[in-house]
Amino acid sequence: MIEKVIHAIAEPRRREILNLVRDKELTSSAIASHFEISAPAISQHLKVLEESGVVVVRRAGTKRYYSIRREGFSEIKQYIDRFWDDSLLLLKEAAEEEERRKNESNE
Amino acid sequence: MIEKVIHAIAEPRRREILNLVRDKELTSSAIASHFEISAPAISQHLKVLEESGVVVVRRAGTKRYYSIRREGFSEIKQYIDRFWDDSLLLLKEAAEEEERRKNESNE
DNA sequence: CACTTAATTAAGTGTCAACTTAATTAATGG
DNA sequence: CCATTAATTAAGTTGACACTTAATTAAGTG
Repeated sequence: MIEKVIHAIAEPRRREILNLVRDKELTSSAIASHFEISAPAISQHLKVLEESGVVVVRRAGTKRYYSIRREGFSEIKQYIDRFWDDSLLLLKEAAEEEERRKNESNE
Repeated sequence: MIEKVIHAIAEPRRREILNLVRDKELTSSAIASHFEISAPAISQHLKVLEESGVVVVRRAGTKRYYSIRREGFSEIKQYIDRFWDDSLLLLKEAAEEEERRKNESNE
């Protein structure tokens, strides 16, 4: 699913939508009112966000309330951390560099 | 810069490149040898990755060694954490839900 | 200096996805 | 059941971008 999540959050307008629904659920039209673009365009964005798992819908009558789904970010978080969080690897590299300098001075 | 980083890592082949240079630096051609696509295509990907700040180049003669630049992920990590890491907000939501149930039983 | 190696930039092509307007679905209220 | 409201799906257009091959830059090496 990480493929879909990255694709979903790569689009600037979709990230704005995520910011809007981060704290409170909003209807499709309430979201659309924050933008210049048409309601169908928003609807299409919401579909992408929902199918990637980063938002959920609650239906009530003719309205649909969108809100964030935090677990949807779990995989991408892990992915990013593989690159960022690697303090162990940094130490490993330092050790290797140390090793290299030793070897050089012996040659 | 988050805009550029997200765009950079959104592309599947660029993520594969990141995996390759995650642990050790590699030349452009060494990277290209892992793929079916042409060397210029790889070069273009590397440019995007570099300009977004997630990789760095070290030039040595005619060769260019690419390696990961971990700090490049700092902003995107923070961004993701704003959605994921919000355990406080989850508690807040639970409290609100509790509140809602109380109100309902009073009506 | 010509030749080779490593890589990039240039220029052009096809695909995809973010929009548009128009049409459709779905739930509710008189 | 018709009208209204909320939202989506459909169909078509446009621009971006991931490729391609060809040309260019740059750094050694005989």
